[in-house]
Amino acid sequence: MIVRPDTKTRILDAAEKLFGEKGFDGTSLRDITTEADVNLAAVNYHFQSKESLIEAVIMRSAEPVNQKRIAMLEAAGPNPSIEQLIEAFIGPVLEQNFEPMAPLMARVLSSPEVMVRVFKHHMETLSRRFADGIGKVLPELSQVEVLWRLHFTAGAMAHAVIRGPMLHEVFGGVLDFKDRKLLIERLVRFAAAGFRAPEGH
Amino acid sequence: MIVRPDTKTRILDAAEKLFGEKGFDGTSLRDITTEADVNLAAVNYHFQSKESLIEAVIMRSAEPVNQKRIAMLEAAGPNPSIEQLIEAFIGPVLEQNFEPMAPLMARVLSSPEVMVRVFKHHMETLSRRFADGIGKVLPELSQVEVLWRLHFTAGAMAHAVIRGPMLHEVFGGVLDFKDRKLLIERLVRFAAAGFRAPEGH
DNA sequence: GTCTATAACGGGATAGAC
DNA sequence: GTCTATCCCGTTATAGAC
Repeated sequence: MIVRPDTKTRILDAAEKLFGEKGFDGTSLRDITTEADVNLAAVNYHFQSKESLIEAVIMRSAEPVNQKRIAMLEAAGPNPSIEQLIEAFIGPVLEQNFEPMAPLMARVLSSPEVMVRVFKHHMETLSRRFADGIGKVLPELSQVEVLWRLHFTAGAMAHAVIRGPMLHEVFGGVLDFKDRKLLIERLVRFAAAGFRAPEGH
Repeated sequence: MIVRPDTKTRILDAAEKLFGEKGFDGTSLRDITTEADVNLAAVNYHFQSKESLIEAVIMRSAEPVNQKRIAMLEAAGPNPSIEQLIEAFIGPVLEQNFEPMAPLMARVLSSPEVMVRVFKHHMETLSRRFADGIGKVLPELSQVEVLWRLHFTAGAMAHAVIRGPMLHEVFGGVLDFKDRKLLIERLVRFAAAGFRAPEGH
């Protein structure tokens, strides 16, 4: 028998559904609390604001993706190629069906304070682990350079995720972000070459 | 003698000032209309919403930067290096003092519809011109590949602009985004190597 | 501590008169 | 093009039920 989830979870579920369907601005807290069958004030009790609510929705959905990134990193073994490491870093993200979530992610990540929070919570360990792995493969690079290049890669990935639909539309289908395997291949190739570039003076 | 600018310009000026000082959420339309000495409804008459207002502010401030990008592209002459082209593409953006504007830009760019509009207006020609230039230097790459790599580069650049302050904070000053010359150098080196990578099958 | 009910306030948006 | 009046929504506060 199906148990009714608790209030907090019901709010999260309703928010995820409605934000995905009608967007952030298109969804009122009153919509969410009606759908979740809870009181309006419950949102502000469990989460502090509408902004924090969507942050929580994103955080929840990011968990399994990041677990997969770590799993792929470990599966690459002790002597991975730079391509394997980059694919572990970007593959699980780009494989997702991110179309409904992309605008929401973009919105959440647009607040610097939120970003710091998300980053601290989810990505600090992640980027350090990947930076370590890459540092071992490319020992001639300084740690700082590895970190910067990893973030260049993350930026290119985020751009593809968030702006993919837009690029597809603007360039009349020439840039097909829907073929994820090909997109991952392109980005891996680009970033791997970038990582292998010699460090300047 | 100084002429008083028209209503639309006064709103834009006031918005630019106040958004920069107090942020987007921290600035009410009533603040702006008071500062600009216009009626509240004038904002919605000239612009359609608060969101579109900041879009207009960003658009106005982006103009000179994009002119400089084109100027540098042309100054590189008929036989530029790939490094020169990339520097023309990213340099003028990264040289800016973007700290106060970064959160605002991030917010504007987080809406897909707005992004399409901004892109159509400002960046479509720009990215086609740069793609053409790069295509001539690297004729073995397909047009699609050049476009993707250009957007990977744009993503890395945007990431550095928007998340720079955050990375600086999270990594305890290790990633210094304030040394713009060095940052530009790093990104040029990374992207140039990425562009030179052979295209897969 | 968890949640509901309700009221009130500030701010973005809009319709319609001028 | 300008201005008033009004509406809706996010948010906060409060009181109280369980």
